[in-house]
Amino acid sequence: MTTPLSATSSHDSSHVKLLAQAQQACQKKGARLTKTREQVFLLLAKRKGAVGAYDLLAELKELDAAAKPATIYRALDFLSKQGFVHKIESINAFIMCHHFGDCNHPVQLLICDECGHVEEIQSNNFDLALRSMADANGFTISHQIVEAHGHCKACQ
Amino acid sequence: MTTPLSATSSHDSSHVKLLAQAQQACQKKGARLTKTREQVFLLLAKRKGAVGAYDLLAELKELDAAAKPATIYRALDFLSKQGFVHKIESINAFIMCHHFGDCNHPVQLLICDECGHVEEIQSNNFDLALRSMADANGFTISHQIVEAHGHCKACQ
DNA sequence: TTGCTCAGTGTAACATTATACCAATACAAA
DNA sequence: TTTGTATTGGTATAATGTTACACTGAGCAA
Repeated sequence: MTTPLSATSSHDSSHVKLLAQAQQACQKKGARLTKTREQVFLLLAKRKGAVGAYDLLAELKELDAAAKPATIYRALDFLSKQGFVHKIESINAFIMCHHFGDCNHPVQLLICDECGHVEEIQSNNFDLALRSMADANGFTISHQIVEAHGHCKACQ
Repeated sequence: MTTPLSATSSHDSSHVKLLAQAQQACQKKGARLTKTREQVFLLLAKRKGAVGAYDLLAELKELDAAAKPATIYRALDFLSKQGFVHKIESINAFIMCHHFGDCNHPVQLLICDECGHVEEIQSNNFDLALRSMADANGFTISHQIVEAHGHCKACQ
């Protein structure tokens, strides 16, 4: 919160900062962060937690009445490929990644079944353990999904 | 098939053995392995790899023309709860578990995106690593999903 | 046996999630 | 400008999963 004078936009700065990061990352890679993609990015950035594609679509429709399922899925595809967003396979939902920019990192998610909170953690050790396990089976990992369900600190 | 003279049933015995295990496990727990559940169990046991609910339904319909989506999902629910079957969240498919009976173990899956083969591995170390990571976040895990995509030994 | 209860089932409808297809458009490189 | 590629628009539909409700049938107690 760096805007002491404005009460209404008190937390917008973090979205703007995230967006700036994303724009920079796209420019580096020659990826096109188009208007729709940017809108979806911001909607996700404003969300505290995970959101389903169709809920997101409903929000997007307020900005662009013509939006259709394909619109949102295309945007989510793009944002996922850039590493800005993660898909949570076990609940068919999407969440903004707050670590993007530096790497295409593997991710571990802790999903609270009580309050819906999703915590993103990132353990290289864990990643290594999984890879070595795969190695032992002659398997090469290209993408990993690690999602733990349970109860978060606040919901014990 | 209890016909030792028939070459076509050479590998049926393993299904029968699996089924016997399942029946025993159910009896212990007072769970009812009804006809439909048993049919679905056997269909899954015969499959080498993972199968979608609707593909499975199509197979089941050959045995029971009245089968409907609810039929298959109920059976899969039951079999999952008993630990006989795992759902693969990242591809919406189901696979027979070959380690059931002893425990309600956590599972790690290696999914080949080339040939579709799914390898089930089971590492307690891995489970512990995940749990300790969750602990550090004050999170209690009730169910975990670990699915690695890539290429298997044969598809390198 | 009779009647009670409850898990399991039959059936239809519905809800959610995701993609295919093809034409139109915008953008960047030559 | 021309050409090729990426992106979008729009429609339809595929694929996956759930709910509601009435009914059946097995187990059990009186």
